[in-house]
Amino acid sequence: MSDFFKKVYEVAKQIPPGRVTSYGAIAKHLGTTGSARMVGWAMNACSSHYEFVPAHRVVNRNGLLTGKHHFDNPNAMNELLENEGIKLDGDQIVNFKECFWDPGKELGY
DNA sequence: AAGCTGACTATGG
DNA sequence: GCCATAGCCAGCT
Repeated sequence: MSDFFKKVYEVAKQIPPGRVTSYGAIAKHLGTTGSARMVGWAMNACSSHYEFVPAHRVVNRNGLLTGKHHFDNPNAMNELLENEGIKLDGDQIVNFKECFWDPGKELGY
């Protein structure tokens, strides 16, 4: 397990319920700005992590659930988010701006 | 071993 | 405001 993956999970697990963040925000927090894809890749490999990782709280910068198809059930992501009080319009987070949780701002740089 | 792919983002036309 | 391009870098074929 590389430190990068470990850090990604570290941050992801700190996302409060009912809040979401973006891949880029996490990447920036880790100091690997521009490598947002790697954050996504880490999420793809989150199943190999020994603990649960709330990958459903990580979306792209538009608040679009682009990663839903990587779950066992594509609807799982929507249901989990709505269950946490996040309003969705299809795969789009309606109140994305209000739900957004910035790791850099919340955890400090 | 070399090339392709991808849960992304920023920028320019 | 939408489409095309270009960086990003680990894993898979």
